[in-house]
Amino acid sequence: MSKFAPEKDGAMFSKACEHGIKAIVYIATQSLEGRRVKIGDVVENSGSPEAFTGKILGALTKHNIVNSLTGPYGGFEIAPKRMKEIKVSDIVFAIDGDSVYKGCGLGLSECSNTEPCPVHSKFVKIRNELKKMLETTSIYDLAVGLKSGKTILIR
Amino acid sequence: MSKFAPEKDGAMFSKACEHGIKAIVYIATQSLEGRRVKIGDVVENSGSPEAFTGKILGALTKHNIVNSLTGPYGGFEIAPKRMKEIKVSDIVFAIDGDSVYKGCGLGLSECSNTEPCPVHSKFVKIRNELKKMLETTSIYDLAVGLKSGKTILIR
DNA sequence: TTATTTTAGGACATTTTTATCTTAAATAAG
DNA sequence: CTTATTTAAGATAAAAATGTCCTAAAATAA
Ligand code: FES
Ligand code: FES
Repeated sequence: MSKFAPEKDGAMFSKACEHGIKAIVYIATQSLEGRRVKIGDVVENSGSPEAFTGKILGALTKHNIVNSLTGPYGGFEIAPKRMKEIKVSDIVFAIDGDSVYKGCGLGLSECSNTEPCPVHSKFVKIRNELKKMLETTSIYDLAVGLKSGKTILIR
Repeated sequence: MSKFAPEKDGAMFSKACEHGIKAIVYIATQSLEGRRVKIGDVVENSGSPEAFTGKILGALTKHNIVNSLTGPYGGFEIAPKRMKEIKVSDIVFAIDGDSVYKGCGLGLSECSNTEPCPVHSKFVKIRNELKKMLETTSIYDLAVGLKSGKTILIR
């Protein structure tokens, strides 16, 4: 029927963001065991496309979320000491920017308390809870769940 | 810097959904005063593109969310009696489908409690609150706010 | 009936996002 | 220094979402 609802849209994050989070979480599990990983290893375990993931990891490297080394024995790693400091919000911000936290639910040029759109009051509550959730969830938290087998990255 | 974060993405709903909600809310305010409105009037007051909005209203008409009549004195209207029954979730479902409620936060093929992705437990809480919010907010609620001047559709 | 108005809907165009390909740069080992 | 390996990054391609255009169909009134 309707050309809309192509069973694809409506995702909370962009694909780039999804690939980025999965890659970082996998790299973190390996760094916890002292293993530096190559991009091929990353995408094999995250199910994301290799070249695209490379681009995303490049951005995350610039944002100092992950560390990279070129050449033989190179790859990606995250210092275990930093894992509890790095939050999911840092990844989302580096890739999708702050629109997740600041954007208007109906797409108005800006979200305002004094001149709100019809969904503002209820929308802001959800958005703030999402923000708090992302800011209080660390890479370490997610990596531990994956390493223990409680969670998965591919289905 | 990063080619990502083009200051655009990260929106909770698709543009089609945003246009649809704004159009419906405006039509509702007019129907409350017994006025049937033409598409030109709708987009003048919602700030959305006309042809695209026409497509979206076509889908919403099929889903029985709004009523349309062709010909002179035609246009769109919503029976005031139904406004409290029609929820924002109905509009979102008609346009974006159920991925908002069912989709995995990291894009896995399906969201599962028994085999969850790393963000599942925290993500599901937010998603359920969003769902509840959309299911408990009626078109009538939004229309009243707009009619009284407490909220706006264009900025 | 005929002319006019307005939505319906298919075809087409544009923009954005996602993804790939190719070459350059960096690093380490021999 | 040379070679092999790996990330960096620009150019390009494909796919999806957004948006426009044009004709058909429906309804109304004269
Ligand atoms: S103004 Fe629309 S969500 Fe705040
Ligand atoms: S499995 Fe990913 S959100 Fe439920």
